[in-house]
Amino acid sequence: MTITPSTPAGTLELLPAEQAIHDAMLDKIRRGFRRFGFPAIETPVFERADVLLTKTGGETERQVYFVQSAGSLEAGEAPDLALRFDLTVPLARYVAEHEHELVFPFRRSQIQRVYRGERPQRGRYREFYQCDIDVIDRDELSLRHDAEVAAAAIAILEDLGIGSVTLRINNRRLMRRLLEEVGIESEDAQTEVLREVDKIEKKGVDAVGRTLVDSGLSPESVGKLLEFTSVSASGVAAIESALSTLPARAESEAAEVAEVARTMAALGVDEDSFALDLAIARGLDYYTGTVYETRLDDHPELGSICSGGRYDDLAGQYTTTRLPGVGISIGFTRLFWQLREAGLLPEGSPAVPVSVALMSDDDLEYSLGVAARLRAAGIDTETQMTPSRLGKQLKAADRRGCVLVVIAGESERQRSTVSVRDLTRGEQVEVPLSDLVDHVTRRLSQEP
RNA sequence: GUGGCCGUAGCUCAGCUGGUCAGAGCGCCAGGUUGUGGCCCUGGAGGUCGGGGGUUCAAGUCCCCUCGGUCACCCCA
Repeated sequence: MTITPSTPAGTLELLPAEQAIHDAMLDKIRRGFRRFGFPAIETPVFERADVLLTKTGGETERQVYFVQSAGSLEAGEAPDLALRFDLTVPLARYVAEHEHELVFPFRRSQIQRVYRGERPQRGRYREFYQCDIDVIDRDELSLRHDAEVAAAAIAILEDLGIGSVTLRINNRRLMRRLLEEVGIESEDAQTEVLREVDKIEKKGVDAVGRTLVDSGLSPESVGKLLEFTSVSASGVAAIESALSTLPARAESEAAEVAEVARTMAALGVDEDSFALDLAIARGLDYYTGTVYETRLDDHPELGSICSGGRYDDLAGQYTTTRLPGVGISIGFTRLFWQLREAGLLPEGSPAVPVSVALMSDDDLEYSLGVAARLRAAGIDTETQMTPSRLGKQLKAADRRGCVLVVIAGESERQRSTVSVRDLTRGEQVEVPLSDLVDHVTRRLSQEP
C-alpha cells in the first residue's frame, strides 16, 4: 500500500538546479539588505495565538493556521499557537518585547516563510517567503526612512538581474484628503472607496467608477475622484508638478510625498525607477501614510512583486509606547514562481560544479584524494563512490548540472595527473595533479 | 469562505455518438560502446483511466457523491 506522493496544495518545492537559483537570489536580497544597513533577525514560525491575532479582524483569522499539540487536540482544547501569516505582526511583538534592549530607530531585515490558509491560486501560495525591511522609531519616525526603504528595495530588485523595476508611491493620508474633497468624510467610507480604487488597474477605471456610483456616491464625486486617481508622474520634477495641481486641503500631505521623492533621488535612485501613482491604495488598512507597490517594467503583467508602507503605530496592542514604522516586503515565492513561469529566471550557477569520477575500486584512494584537494581549495565537489562505465558517470554528472568531471583513473594515477572534462564544451585536458586546483578554478570562472 | 471548469503513464496529451481504447511523443532504465555524456538504433519498466457508488450485456466514455487540481471572487505577497 503506497500513498501517492504529493506536496500539499499551495506549497512550492524545487529540484536542486532551480533551488540553487532560488537560493542565490535570496542571498542577493540578504546581502542587499545588509548593504543598506538592515541587519537580519529571525522570529519563530509560530507565535502565541493571542499575540498573533490581537489586531486582526475576522478576515485575517480566517487565513490563519492554528498549531496544536496532539495532546491538547485529543483533550479538545482550543489551539493556543498559530503560524505567522506575515512578518510585520511578529516584528511588532519583537519590538515591543525587546523595546528596552533595542536601539532606535530600530532597523531590521527578515527573510522567512509565512503561512496563509487561503485557497491557493496561480502564483499564490499558502507557504511563501517574505523578505522584509522595516525601520521603527519611538514617537516620531523621520519621513526620510520612507525614502530609504524604497530605495533599498529598488536597488535590490534591480540587482536580481530580472530587468528594471518601477516602484510606485502614494500616500494614504493624501488620498483621504482627496476623498474629503469629493465629499467622502467618514473614515470607514474612505477605506471602502480606497479598496475599490486599488482595483482600477485590474478592472479598469470604468468598472470601478460604476461600482462606486452603484454604491451610492454621486457621479460628480466619482468623476472628480477618478480624475485624482489618474494622476501619475515619474521623476522628482514631474512628481512635484503633479502634486501642485491637487487641492489646497491636501497641501501638507502632498509636501510629504514630494519630500520622499526628493530624498529617494538624493539616495541615488534612478528617477525612472519610481513614480507617483494616486491609484495605488493598498488593501491593508494598517498603512497610514506612504504606500508602495512595485512591478517589473518589462513584465507588468506579473503584478506587484514588492509592496509596503508606513504605519503610525506598529505595536499599539503590545505597548503604550507609540512606535511608528515604515517597511517594505518582497513576496519572494510569488516573484520566483512568476519569473520561472515567464522563463525569466536568471542564469544559475550549478548546484555542485565539479564531479570526480571513479573508474575502479583500485582508484578510490586517488580519486578521493583529488576531491579532497579541490575541497581544500574551496571548490564544491561531489565524488562518485561506485565505479561504473565512464559514459554513465559523465551523463549523471551532466544531468546534475556539473560543469566539470575530473577523471582520476589508473592511467592518470600512474602519471600523477588527472583528466578534466568540460561538459559544456566537450573538451578534455590532462593536467598534472599540482595544476589541478588552478586549472579547475580557471575553468569555473570562465563564461560558458 | 463562495462560485465556474477540469481529472487517462514521471510530463504534455490522443482516445469520435458507451463495444480490441488502454495509446503517442517526451522523459526514465538497460544494451549497442568492459575509460568518454549530449546524436542515433534496439529493448524495457511504468497507468485499478483520481476514488466510491449507480445505469447497462458492456463505462476513461453516461449519472450521483467524494477527493484533487485550476480559474474567478473575497483578500493579498
